[in-house]
Parts: sequence; structure tokens; C-alpha cells
Amino acid sequence: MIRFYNTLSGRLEEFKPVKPGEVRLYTCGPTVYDYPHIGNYRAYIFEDLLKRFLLFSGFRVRHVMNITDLDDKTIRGARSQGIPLADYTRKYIEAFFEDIKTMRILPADVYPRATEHIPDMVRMVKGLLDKGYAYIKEGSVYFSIEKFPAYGRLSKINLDELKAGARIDSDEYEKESVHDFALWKKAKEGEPFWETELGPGRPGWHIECSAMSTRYLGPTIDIHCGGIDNIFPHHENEIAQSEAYYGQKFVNYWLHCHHLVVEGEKMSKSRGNFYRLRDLLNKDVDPLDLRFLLLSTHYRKMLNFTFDNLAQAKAARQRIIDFVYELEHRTWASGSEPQVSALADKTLTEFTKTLADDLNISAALAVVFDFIREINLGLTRDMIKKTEAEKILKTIYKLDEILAILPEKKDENLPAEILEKIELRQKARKEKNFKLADSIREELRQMGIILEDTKEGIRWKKIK
RNA sequence: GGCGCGGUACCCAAGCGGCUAAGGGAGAGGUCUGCAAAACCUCGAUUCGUCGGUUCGAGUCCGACCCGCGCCUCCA
Repeated sequence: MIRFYNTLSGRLEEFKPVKPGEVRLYTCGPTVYDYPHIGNYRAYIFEDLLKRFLLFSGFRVRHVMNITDLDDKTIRGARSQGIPLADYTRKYIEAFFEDIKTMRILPADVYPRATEHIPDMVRMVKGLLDKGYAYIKEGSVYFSIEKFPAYGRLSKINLDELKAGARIDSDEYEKESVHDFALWKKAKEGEPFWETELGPGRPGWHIECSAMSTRYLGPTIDIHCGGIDNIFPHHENEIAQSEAYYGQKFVNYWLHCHHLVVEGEKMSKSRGNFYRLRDLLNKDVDPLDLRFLLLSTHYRKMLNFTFDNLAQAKAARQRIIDFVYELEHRTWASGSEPQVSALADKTLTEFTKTLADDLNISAALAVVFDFIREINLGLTRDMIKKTEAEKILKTIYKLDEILAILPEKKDENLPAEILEKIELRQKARKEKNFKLADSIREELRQMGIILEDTKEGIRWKKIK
């Protein structure tokens, strides 16, 4: 049984997709006005874990992630540079696709862009007007919240109380009630607009997601993910629009990822603790170390990013890498040891079971490390035979289908000059010239190559 | 003001009423090694923010309080 914490009900629920064996997943994508920061990637990696787990469990997953290339921020950005919106957003869109690849995030099936779905949005807004959920004021269209009694159910927000906390309404448009939100914004001087049946203008931010999600996934979606900060008002508004328009349940399971903070404080440019993914990669951070760090804290818990935590994640990940390395480079005695095989099976079962419990990644990783310790113990006692060695490796790679933290098995070769140095050191060792041998070892270590002398000969590994 | 999250060893972190409180990192001692590295073994919280309560039994449920953080405005 798979259980997830559903924000809508506020408790753990058994997961049952609308259509057995198939999951329709919608995740809020990037707003392409800048390079995404590591907090964005925390959310994307949580979603990736979820998706990989579902795939691993045998579901077919239809995944849609929108790209917000039309909103206040992108418009402001394009205008400040005096270039067309599409030219402005293009480089961020390209960067996004590059980055999710380096972070090993599985691509979605569809990446709809707001600018390419204006007609879908217009159709929905028109429908909401026809059904009486929306009204026009001075050329703009607004959703009338009082027409939708279920409003506030997701965020548990009470509108009367909201009203009490006097807040400044930053929206420059006229509406009947403070909490009504714009579905369609009348064209403004210097802003891009579309000529439509609603008149010249552009869509409001919330309707973009409602239109694009239901366009590709149908009126009822199994799982909708996003950051915790999107619960109100964005997701609340999505529910209102979609359910008012389609007359049926919009989303069955709402999964929200908690924030990432840096050094215990909210990331912000003014505080100087703001990191884009690229800032870190330029500092020689291994993207997979970062992936491991972002992955290893439960998605509903606040994650504190520090460089110390990153170093800890790196060390933990290295333990797994070293384990795989050992298995791949040893020579094995033939024969078999059925107990070891059973342990591998048990590990896989336990791993899946812990993740099925609302993606309890910490418990899942504990299962992995328990397995590694057990096998390493067997290794020191020469209890692992060829048959098992293969099975163990297969198991680890199976686990990595979900974790995706093992390095690519590409450059297994070293440049000739380095190989020569290793040879030289071997010779020095043979002649008991340890001083020379140690200096070569140190020299290579500086270059990121670690040498290890084992019973079966010398081994090297790269360390970034 | 309203809504919500968290406080478990030096650090990260699981645990959702009942075996000796997972796992990782760092540390100490040991085995192996020319020395290292890796690996293995051993050690490490009589205790889970504080104080009360419920219970045969509580990090685990209830109440109060203290501390840290987030949201309520664009935001993953």
C-alpha cells in the first residue's frame, strides 16, 4: 500500500489513481525570469523522487510540468532589457533543460508554455463568465470568490480573518472584493497582449496552470505537486477555477514540498544567502552530491542548506560509490551463498516499503546503508562469491533507479601521463622508495585521483 | 492578528503508545597496510526543548510554557 500526505485532507491517505496503473501528475514548473535557485531544485528533486518511485512501483506516469513564460516578472524582465518577451525567456528555458539533466531529473512528458496556450485560457475564462463565476470590470475579468463556497479548503484559510489582517493590495486592477483574483488582465501600455474574444489583454497567473494542466491531463488529476508557498493563493485559486469550470474534482492528492533555508534563514538576495544552482556548480559542487543532499531530507520537512551539510552528504554518497567500486573491481571465487542473495531481496523489499510510506527517504537510505554494511562485512570475510556479487550490484543499481546518485560509468580511463606516474610509483614501492611513492600519491591526490593499494593490486578512483 | 512547521547524541536525521532510541557524517581506540586510503570491529543519547497530565506503559497522546522558522503580497 502506498500512502501520501494529502494537504487537502491534512492526513496520510492511501494512494489510488483514478485509472488503475496510471498516474496523472502535474508539477508546477519554473517561472523563467532568472536561473532557478537551489530551493526550486529541492522541489523538482522531491517531485523526481515521487515520479521515480511511482515508475519503480509499476505505474505508468503521465507527467506535465508547465513553464511560466508569461507573468509579471517575465514581463518586467523583458521590459527592463528592452527585448521581446520570448527573447528574454529563451535563455532561461534552455538553462532549465540543461540543469534538470545535470541534476538527473527525469523529463516530463509535456512542458506546456503559457504563451502557447492562450486560447485554452480564454476558453476557460469565457466559460467561467458564462457560468456566473466571473465578472468583467474595466476590461479585466475576475473570479468571484463568494460564488465558490469551497474556497479556502486547501489552505484552511478563513476569508473573514484574512480580511482582518489589514494587508495592502498590490494588485493594480479594480475588483469587487479584495480576494477576487484576476483571470484576464486588460492590456496595458508597454505590456504584451493578445487580441481575443475577451478583448486585448493577457491571462492571470492562476488560470495558466488550470488551463494547461487540464488540457493535457483531463479535468481530474491524480497528483498535483508544488512548493508549500503555492498552497495559498495559487493552488487554492486553481481549484476554484477548475472545479467551477468543469464541475468535478480537480485534484485527488495535493503533495507540497517544504522550503529550503540557508544557514537557518530564508534564502533571499538581500541577505546574501541566495544560491542559484549555477552558483554552486561554478564552485565545483558535484551536482549529484547536491542531489543527494536535497533528496535525503523528507519533503515535508524544512531543509537547511549549509556547506557543512553538503560535505556530509558528499561523504555519505561516497560511501555508496566506494561500495559499488569495490564490487566492480574485485575478482570473485565461484560458488554461491544463498543467504546473501536473500539479503539483497529483502533490501529491495524494505526499501520500497519505506518509500511507500509517504516517501520516507531517511528510512529508505538506512535500509541501503544497512545492506552495504552487511555486504562489506561479508567482503572482509571472503564470503561473497561470484553469483552474489552480480546480484548485489544489480540490487544497488536497481535502488539507484530511484536515487539516481551513482556516477556515470564513462571515463574509466586515465591519461597516459598519469598512468605512467602510477607505474613509476609502483616501481618505487617495489624498491621500497616510499618517499618517492608517497610524493607521487600526494601529487595525484591533489589532481583528484586517489590511489589505494590493495591485495589485488593498485586501484585508483576519481574524486571531484 | 490568523494559519502552519520544527526542537531526538558534536552535526544531519528516522521513529506515529510497548523488544537494549534506526541510519549517515565527524570523533576516539583497534584490525589490515611500508605508511596511507577503503573496509571491518569496539566506544559514543539511562535519554528525546521545559513543566504538568492521561496510561500498566509516552520522543510517540493531551495541556501550558520556552526557543527557532515559515506563510497570510510575486515566490518552489
